[in-house]
Amino acid sequence: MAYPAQRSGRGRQAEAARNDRRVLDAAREVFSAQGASATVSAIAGRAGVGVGSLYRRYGSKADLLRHLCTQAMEQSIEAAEAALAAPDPWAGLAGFVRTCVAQGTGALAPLAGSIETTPEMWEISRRGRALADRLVTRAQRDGALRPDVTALDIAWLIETFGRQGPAAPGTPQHAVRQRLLAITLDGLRRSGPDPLPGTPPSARLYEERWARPAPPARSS
Amino acid sequence: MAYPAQRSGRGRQAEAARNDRRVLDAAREVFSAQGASATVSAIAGRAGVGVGSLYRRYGSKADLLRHLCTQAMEQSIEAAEAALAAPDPWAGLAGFVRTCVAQGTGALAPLAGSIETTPEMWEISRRGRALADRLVTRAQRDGALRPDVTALDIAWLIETFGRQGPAAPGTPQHAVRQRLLAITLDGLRRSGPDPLPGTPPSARLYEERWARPAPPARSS
DNA sequence: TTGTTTCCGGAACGAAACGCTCCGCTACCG
DNA sequence: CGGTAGCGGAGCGTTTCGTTCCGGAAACAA
Repeated sequence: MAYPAQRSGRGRQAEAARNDRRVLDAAREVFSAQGASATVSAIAGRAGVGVGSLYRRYGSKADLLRHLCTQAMEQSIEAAEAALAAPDPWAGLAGFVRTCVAQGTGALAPLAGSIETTPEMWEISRRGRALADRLVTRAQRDGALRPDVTALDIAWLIETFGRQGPAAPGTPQHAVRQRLLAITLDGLRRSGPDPLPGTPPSARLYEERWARPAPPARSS
Repeated sequence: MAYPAQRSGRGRQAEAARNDRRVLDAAREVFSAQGASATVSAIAGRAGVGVGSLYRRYGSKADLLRHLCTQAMEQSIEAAEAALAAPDPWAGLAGFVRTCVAQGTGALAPLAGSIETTPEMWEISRRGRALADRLVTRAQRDGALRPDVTALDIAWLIETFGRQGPAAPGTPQHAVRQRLLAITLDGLRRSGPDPLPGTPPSARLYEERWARPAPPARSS
């Protein structure tokens, strides 16, 4: 079925651009809901597009995944920059976390384990973590964030909550997730009766997930 | 045909019983890490067992999944009963949550969407939720748990944290998860500066995940 | 209108992976 | 020392997947 009303842009090029966006959105939804093993036709179907149109823009499924991961990391960097620009350190940090979770950033991170990661992707990831570091220290200096958490704790938290895939604002799933997130954010504000158990996660441990969980691939 | 009555000892029957346990453990690890699409041979490999031995005990992959889901729910019921027996309501509830997360209960719940659920499974699930209800009200009456959360909030939380699969105690992953969980549990103890947003999740919404996400198939 | 170009949707294809069966073999039992 | 319960894993038939390719619809030019 074609699109009933072509409101913005005329001609085929406009439609192509629109389809491009649709594909990226659909891929994000489907991949983060079903994991990297989601099928190409499922994505095309969700986008309301034929598989041919998908392959005209991305040479392969892995290529699409790479675009997606990169885009997700860039979005989270934008969110971090916006958070740093906010006057109130706590509001900035909390907004950052909420945005990342809503976008499904965390659901996409594990997908990186199933594709060849380019050095460029590592660089973007590193930049993102540096920004998160600044966000965290700023909030702690302000006394709004409990002092025994680290930026990696926060990153892990975002991944934990985002793992259920993105949920569009307005859906019941989104509401529930924001509710649970609110509980956790309350837990972040000041120390509880006991200090946090264990030691903060190491950067090594965090990065390992990208290199490891590939084994469902071929042996070759 | 009943289970081998003799669980420990020497001889083939003992080995059979041991293998049975290994298979169940391996299946839990692999399914909750890779989802319902994990392959049978991956499970057998993880258990250190041939696929033949696996099929001698479970007629099919779906059969194994059903056993696994049922067992997980029963374990979480046991945990809830132990929690109710604890003298301190808060310690009981917190222990219950920690146990469920560590066991990976939450990672198994979504798998139920990919198999035919028997009425018996619904019944067990209902019993579990009733127990969780009592746990929550007891802790709230004691003033240890913020009054604006419901048992379904807690159930959803367990699923959110457990979704990364079970992590054996002692592993770094387990430590990190318990750390993040500690933050959230602090957030549960008393109300934050703002009340929780939205409305509590409805039982309907919670149960829907069991009926819906099965069709990675086409159409409709 | 008619002819040309552009790009879409999805049927079709070869390859790969899967669930499951089957069988030769080992290790225990009497 | 023959009998046998139970094992691991190769192999079978089927399904599914990523990718290609083409008939035709929509947009443009004349």
